[in-house]
Amino acid sequence: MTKEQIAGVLERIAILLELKAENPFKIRAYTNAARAIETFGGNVSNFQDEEAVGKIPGIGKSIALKIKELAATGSLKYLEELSSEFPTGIMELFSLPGLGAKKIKALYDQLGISSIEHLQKACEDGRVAELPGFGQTTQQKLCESIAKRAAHVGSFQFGQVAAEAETMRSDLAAQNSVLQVDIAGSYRRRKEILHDLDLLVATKEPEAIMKFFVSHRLVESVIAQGPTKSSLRLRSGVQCDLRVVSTAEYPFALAYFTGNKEHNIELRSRALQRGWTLNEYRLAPVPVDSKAKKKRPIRKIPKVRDEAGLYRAVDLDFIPPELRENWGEFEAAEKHSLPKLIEKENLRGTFHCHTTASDGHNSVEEMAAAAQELGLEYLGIADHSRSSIQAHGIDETKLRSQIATIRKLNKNFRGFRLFAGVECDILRDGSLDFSDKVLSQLDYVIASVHSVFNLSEAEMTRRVIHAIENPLVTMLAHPTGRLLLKREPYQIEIPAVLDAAARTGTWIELNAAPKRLDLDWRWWPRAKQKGVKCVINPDAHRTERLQDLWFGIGIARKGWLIKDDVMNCLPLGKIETALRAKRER
DNA sequence: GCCGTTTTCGGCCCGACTGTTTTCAGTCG
Repeated sequence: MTKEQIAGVLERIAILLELKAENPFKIRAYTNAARAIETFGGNVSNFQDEEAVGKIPGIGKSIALKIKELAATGSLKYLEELSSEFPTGIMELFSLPGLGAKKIKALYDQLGISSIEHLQKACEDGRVAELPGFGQTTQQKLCESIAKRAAHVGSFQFGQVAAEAETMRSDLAAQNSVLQVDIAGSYRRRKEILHDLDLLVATKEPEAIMKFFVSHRLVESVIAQGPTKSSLRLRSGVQCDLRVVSTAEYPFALAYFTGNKEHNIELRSRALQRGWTLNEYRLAPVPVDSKAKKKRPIRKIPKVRDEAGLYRAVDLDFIPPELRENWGEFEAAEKHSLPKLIEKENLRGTFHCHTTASDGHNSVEEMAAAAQELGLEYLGIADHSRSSIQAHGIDETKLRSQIATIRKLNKNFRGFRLFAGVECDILRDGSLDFSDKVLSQLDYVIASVHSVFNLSEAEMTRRVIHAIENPLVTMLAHPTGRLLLKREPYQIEIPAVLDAAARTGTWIELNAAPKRLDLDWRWWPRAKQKGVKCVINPDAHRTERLQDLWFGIGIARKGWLIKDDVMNCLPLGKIETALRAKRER
């Protein structure tokens, strides 16, 4: 049983306990435990080892026992008992905005509603509005959100909403009364999937700003509007919230709305340890009439002018937003060992892009010009190999002619160079789509899987490792093949692939296309630890998409990477040496 | 149910907005 499955079970228990109106702290204990299991980075080889599991922070005796039962038998009696108290369909009701456990329980207890279909019928009959705590408006809103459910699934790739987000930010920034503005939330943390946008503004004229916000041209509908907080739906379907605060409150609000939730909880408890209470507006002394009977030692509250000041107040180095996942950043910030994260300006070139020779939209010359315009010193051209029929993969003859073109173009560049490469398919058995004789004429080779995704984990792992054991393979592209929100990653054992990459010196791609962002940021700390090098590639099929590199930088930062971890931060001279060295290993 | 440099009992992050209320519960982030 995988840790994801175990976490899933714990989350399900939390939801069921919520439906039973159990002690909220007990519910949170299960939610916390689910997260603890999911993000635990250490070694738990055996979830039946009750003692080891119990040592994970957030997991105590009782939950450790349940995990043991799960790992041993594949099922859990406690969950089965809980589940039997409610019909299975009831879970989908949680996906409707405005419905939480209490209301769902009321609908179930009093009207027997246990699915969205039931609920729709009851709304249409007017039975929902008659329940205590419900009313005409609620019933109407439920009807609407059921109707809109399909259109607004509520999850977006970062790249799908980035343009709208930046437009909202710059249009707000252009307002005279706006003193500061940021896009906070998971956008600022550079998560690969977003559920909403959280804008934050400091101003002395909140009404005017709110008015401007809700009437912006990108607004589809207004969900809620108040003096300091409003929510709306943008044209793309993403929900966008704006909070308005004063300049003095801004650093607290910025930290608060950047999150994530677990990071905030930790930050607040650090404040509590110092005798302060932290909210989105300020640090304040814990009130004397607080329920806490025993006195905490109270330190003088320092002045906080920016986020760094807030972190300083609780004895931490400034934690970059991308790292705020409560994923080890507090320990590092305390020990002054946070990494100096990679920045966009550190990139000197990139390798994975396509041209009209296969399925790209621009010529080699156009791609080279666009790369130079971005300030890059080198660009690798890697069109698809012959087996990628769907991508008009090129054959040996076409490849040779492209190599000749690139060599010729290179004679005319100053301070810039093209590298001749190929994105070579890894065939079902792990062999490559071109012979070593052909591959050896190139400057570098990208290997990737584009077909037969449905192998078992063991077969897929063996297939990919076999490919990267070829010394001519420089790097492995999009290692899991996932398409965010569209296609699941294929089954592959990433730790084994990372071990093979470390052994063979193969670089692992961080594919910067917003639909991929593969390898996922959660793996990079482990890759780095094993000594595996990263290469950030846009997988660009047209000139404009070279700028997707920016999305890749966000993910690299989330993965704790610094410039020395990323091969294409090397300047031209050094990258040439590195490419040659890889083949000679 | 978890946790402890304040503790093995008694805490557990905190506030805005909405709708249904007439002072507040529920939801959300």
